[in-house]
Amino acid sequence: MSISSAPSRFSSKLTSQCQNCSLSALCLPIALADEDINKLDQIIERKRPLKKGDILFHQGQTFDSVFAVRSGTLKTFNITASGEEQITGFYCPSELVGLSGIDNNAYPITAKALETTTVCEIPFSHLENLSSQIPSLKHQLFRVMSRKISDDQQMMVLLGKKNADEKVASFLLNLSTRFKKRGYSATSFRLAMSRGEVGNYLGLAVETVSRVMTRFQKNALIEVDGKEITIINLAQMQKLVGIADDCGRIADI
Amino acid sequence: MSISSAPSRFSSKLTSQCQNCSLSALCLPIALADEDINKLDQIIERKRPLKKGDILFHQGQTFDSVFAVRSGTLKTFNITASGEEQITGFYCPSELVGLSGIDNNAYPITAKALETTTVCEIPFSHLENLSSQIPSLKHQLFRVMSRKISDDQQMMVLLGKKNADEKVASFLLNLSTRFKKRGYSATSFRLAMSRGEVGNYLGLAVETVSRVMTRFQKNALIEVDGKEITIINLAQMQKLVGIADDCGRIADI
DNA sequence: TCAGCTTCCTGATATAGATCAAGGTTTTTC
DNA sequence: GAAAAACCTTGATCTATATCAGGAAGCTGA
Repeated sequence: MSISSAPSRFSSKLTSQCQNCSLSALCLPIALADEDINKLDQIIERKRPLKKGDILFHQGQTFDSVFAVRSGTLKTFNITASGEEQITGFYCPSELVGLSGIDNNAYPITAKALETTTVCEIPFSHLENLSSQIPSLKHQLFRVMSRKISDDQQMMVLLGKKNADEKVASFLLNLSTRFKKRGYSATSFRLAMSRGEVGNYLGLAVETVSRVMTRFQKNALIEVDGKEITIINLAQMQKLVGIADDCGRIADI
Repeated sequence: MSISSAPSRFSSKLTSQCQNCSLSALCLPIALADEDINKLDQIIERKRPLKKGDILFHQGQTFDSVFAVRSGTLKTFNITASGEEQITGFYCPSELVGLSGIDNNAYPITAKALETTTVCEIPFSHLENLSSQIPSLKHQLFRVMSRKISDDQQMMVLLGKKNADEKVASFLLNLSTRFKKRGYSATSFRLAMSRGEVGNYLGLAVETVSRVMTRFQKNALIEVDGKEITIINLAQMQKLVGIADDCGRIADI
């Protein structure tokens, strides 16, 4: 099978199916019967890759689809009154982006590729119809949205209560967990985003992010080589973030 | 009709219906046909009032219902590793609380009454089933969850990028908007939460909240009398928050 | 009605992290 | 493959807001 060439950037269909997708166990198809995956498959459009810096959708643009990341990484952000960019999330493969657009029929944020990225486009009206026929799909959709709400609330705790060290440690561990879930190494990975983007997301200045990482390296918590990060002392990092240790108690550093 | 007395705090059914509820235009029933409102009505349980300080559900408790606030105010919070409370939201009449519990079948936060508060309990499994039969109910549910995601993202922008003045002004204007939507005054209202709770929510110290409010009063932006707040100079407050003025441009103070 | 909490306000001081500055490194572009 | 641009790091300084402290005002319950 070959990739068909297409006139417009976003109009080509790449030949691929949910059934064969290595992400299906993490993405929407989870818990769907084969025949139901087929139905889902039929409403999904595979897109040509986005290049670094390409925009998937713009803040204010009419909402009609949610997107599942297949490879690469996206960031979402909105532009504040003073014209600055505020990053609200990073999206890894199997994660769904665009759900916040349902309410007003317009995306309240912009989504931009941090590197070469491919996505599946899922027209929401079709997904909604399909979800009436397939209760487990509907449930999965509710779960995904619910999880997004929980995650965002954790992010509020981070922004409101944590200091710079805790923020950076939380960020790295969060990425670690997401990579691990996808079968990649939990301790060694490459950041798709710049220090500036990390800082923006965490409510810190670039310099602070840089300093904290350098200090973590000096203290042998992590090893940093440009964008390559290796977590050396996972237990200590978890302690820093306040994750309960294996005794069930809460670490107090 | 009379209110039946009941043995346990949460088991009584108060006689009331979505049809007669003044909040139905803001709550889930919006856009439902009369017969559908009836069906929704049948799965909803009205509860006896919560007293100030009563807990509606606990962090970690098994999830089975979402709740619509009918009167009063709730706060939701979670307890951080270091034992502090981090408030993640305040809930006014017609607002739905508990949606973040769907994902893991457990509430990730605690919900507590800030004053005497009544809620409608909506068992989620029933709601989910009903939503398959009533597409507009399903759509409304998606919308409510989507809006929650957008709102939380705005909150992240607030926590990550705004200074103390902007945070307090945003908070007051946000409340103002919510009161207005419910038919109350947009410029004069009573805070159900303490300064400490406001600070906790906004990522500020109590003292800072107090100082900012005092300064706003000195500058004739608002009038403060304990928990009673009157917004005097709405335009200036909006400018402070960075809301686009009527010319469509962005205010730059 | 008063004693004892809790909340609120205000001033003084401390500090985490921002900002400014500048040099080095990596990535992109042509 | 060289030049330009973007990004990263490190040090010095500044500042917004936290923290500490104490007193006033409101509630609460006997």
